[in-house]
Amino acid sequence: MDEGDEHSIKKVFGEQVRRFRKAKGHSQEDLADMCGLDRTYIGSVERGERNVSLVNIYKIAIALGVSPKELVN
Amino acid sequence: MDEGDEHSIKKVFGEQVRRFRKAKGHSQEDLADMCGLDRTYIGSVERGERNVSLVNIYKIAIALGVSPKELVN
DNA sequence: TTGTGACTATAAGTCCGTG
DNA sequence: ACACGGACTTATAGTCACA
Repeated sequence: MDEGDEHSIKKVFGEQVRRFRKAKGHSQEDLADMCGLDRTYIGSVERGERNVSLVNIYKIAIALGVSPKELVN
Repeated sequence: MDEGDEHSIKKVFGEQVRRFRKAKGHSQEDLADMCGLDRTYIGSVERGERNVSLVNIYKIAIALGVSPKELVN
């Protein structure tokens, strides 16, 4: 588990979030509001810049109407 | 998503880690070494005290030989 | 509507120890 | 082998103005 692995874990997670969000037809701001998180935070998650914590994984999953499993792969 | 929900998310995750760890016959210290994490940290994760981040979810899952999906439920 | 840099506050995570 | 604590360093959470 090196730096590159960590990068791709975050990237894949972000891509999943973006994919599900777009499938639902929401903007980042819509999703952020549903999660109770900041718009710019959601943006940075989708870009793979954040090492999102367990609780926020659930918040995002719930807002997207999916299981947390589907986000972590 | 209130305080109690967050508590139970962490608790359930910790229980899963403990369950898989014991199934493999490892001590907390064994697992910690395999993950590259601290012994006391693994203990507090299993007790449901930690809001574990995405990368550490993967580190723990890999060390346990399971999919991250199986830990987050 | 989203990307980005900068930022502060809080929690993650480490290392020492005890029972 | 594990729970738990104190003190500590580093990363993440969370927010903002601006492009």
